[in-house]
Amino acid sequence: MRFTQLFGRTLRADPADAETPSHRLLLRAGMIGPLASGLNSYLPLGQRALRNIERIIHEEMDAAGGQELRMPALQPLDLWEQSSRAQGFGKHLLRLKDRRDRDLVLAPTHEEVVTTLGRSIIRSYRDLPMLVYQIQTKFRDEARPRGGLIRAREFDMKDAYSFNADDASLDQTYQRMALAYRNIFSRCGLNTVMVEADSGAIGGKDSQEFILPSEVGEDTIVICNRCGYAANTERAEGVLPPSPAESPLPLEEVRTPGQKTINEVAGFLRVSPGKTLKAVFYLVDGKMVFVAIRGDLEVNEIKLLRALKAKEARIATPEEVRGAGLVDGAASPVGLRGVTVVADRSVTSGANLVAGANKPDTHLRNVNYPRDFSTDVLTDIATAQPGHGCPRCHAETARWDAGTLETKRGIEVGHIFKLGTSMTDPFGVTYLDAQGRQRPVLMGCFGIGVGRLLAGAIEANHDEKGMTLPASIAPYQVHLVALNLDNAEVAQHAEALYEQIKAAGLQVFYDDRPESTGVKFNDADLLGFPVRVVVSPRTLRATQPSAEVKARKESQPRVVALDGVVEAARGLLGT
RNA sequence: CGGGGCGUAGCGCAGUGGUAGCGCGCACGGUUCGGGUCCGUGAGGUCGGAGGUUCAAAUCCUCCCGCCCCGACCA
Repeated sequence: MRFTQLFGRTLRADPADAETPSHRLLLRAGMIGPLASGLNSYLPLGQRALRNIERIIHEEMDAAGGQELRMPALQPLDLWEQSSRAQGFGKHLLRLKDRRDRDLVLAPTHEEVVTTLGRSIIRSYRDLPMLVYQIQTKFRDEARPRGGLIRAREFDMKDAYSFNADDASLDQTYQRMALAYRNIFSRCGLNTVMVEADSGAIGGKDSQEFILPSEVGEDTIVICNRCGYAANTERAEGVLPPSPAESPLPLEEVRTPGQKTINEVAGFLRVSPGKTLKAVFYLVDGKMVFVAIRGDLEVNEIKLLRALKAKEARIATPEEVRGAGLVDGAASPVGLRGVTVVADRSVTSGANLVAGANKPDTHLRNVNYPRDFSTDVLTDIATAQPGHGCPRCHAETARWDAGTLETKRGIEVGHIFKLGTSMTDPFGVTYLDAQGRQRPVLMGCFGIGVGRLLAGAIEANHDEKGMTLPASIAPYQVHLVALNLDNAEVAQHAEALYEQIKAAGLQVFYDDRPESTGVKFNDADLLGFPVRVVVSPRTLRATQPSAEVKARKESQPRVVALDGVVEAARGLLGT
């Protein structure tokens, strides 16, 4: 490819409205063309990088036994009502009507379609297991697209689906996919961590995310500094430091005029927030729930939902709280009746806590569980925080702080799920086993955001001058720069070299513009193709006509005779 | 959806009531040639949109639209 013929142009300055490094670089390099919020064109350079990523994905999916297919992006809304997910996706689901006024959706994912396909194809255990995948455009009407390709409304995803006869088979597929994912991400130059995750709206059981640690990521994960335990904060369990043993003291009522929040109450009574009991009210699937948790911890809504096997939770408004007969700001599980009480296990670990008294401006000292109150559900519903102990290390060593948790931000580039029968049940997908019994088919589903992966690769591979993408996904491998092109000799040798590198099977980008040295070098650094080859009057004047060959990540070029350039480039590319 | 910022030439920006400018880029001519050369000439704008105030609006008022960031939300 010649620079003079490229459909695209590099930008000298950073576009004003791009802040994340990948977004900035994608725009400056002319790899994407923004159309509207969350909608982008992939310009030729960006498209080539995506193709490279897709090639890697194809290779790994095929190696894992996947069969490629392709499903419609436009789907009847009915399908989504059958699976009961139309509501779950809510406003993210893009709806439209056809000319006959029938309701359609632009698919945010393809479980519904693949499941109905499975139903029409799978009859017998002999048809199992099966693994299919596609790379397809998805549509999600995101509340807030961001970061260029990091979160878009129209984006490409590789989605794979497995059909399995039993748990053992599903587990095997799941493990094989996890391995394929690790291969894909490492081939794209990413060091991802695999974390335990929540399966969210997709439903199902086991689920793990592949997270690329990055400041600009929107997910928070916790990692153990000792054993490598890693989990999404939605799911992470933290082990709390044991509280010093105290003998329970008698309950005591205290006046706390105007003190409502935990910090106010704790400050007023001169105790640490960890010695208080916080009350938070949620409307869970429309029902008022009293959530009790130690004052220094935060309620994790995902865990709360799981504990109650519920779908939707939100914090109740003060009016709703009062409407339920509860005392906003001084509520307490002590002496409470008629409301479901969910308590975090932390309430059992402390003694002599401060809690509300269910009377305005009044709190109780020395509240102890179970002496003073009971709960309907008692489990872990706290958000893990840095400094908490690692559950895995704890289980191993019995010491709460054998390993401690840290939090990190990250970009979710892949997600694998065991759906179990959550999709096959509503669609009635069954098979006959070897004994002729009808059994439900199990499913797994496995996604990778292709554009997000490119953005992630740039986040992980750039410096102050530009991108440093690995050769596996860079749009071109060799960037040939001719300096002083009106010098006939340079022009002639550069052309020859261009043809020669192409003929050698390397993907070469030739900067044949009549630009000054600085412009060309800066663009070469910006685009960041792995190997740069420079031809100039100076290199041609050497002992023998030569060119400079330099890796993007190195600072010192080497001078190589013209007929050795291909070999030197190959050496740097490691091919 | 809440909070914040911003919409003026392709990009980055200035312009607080008197009829629109700078830098870069672009075109042409010359010049220079190893890290965003220099000189000259030129093209390019319904100042996001609609309404209003005013003799006069990029500028003041109202409404709307769009983009970015934080939060909420998010396979």
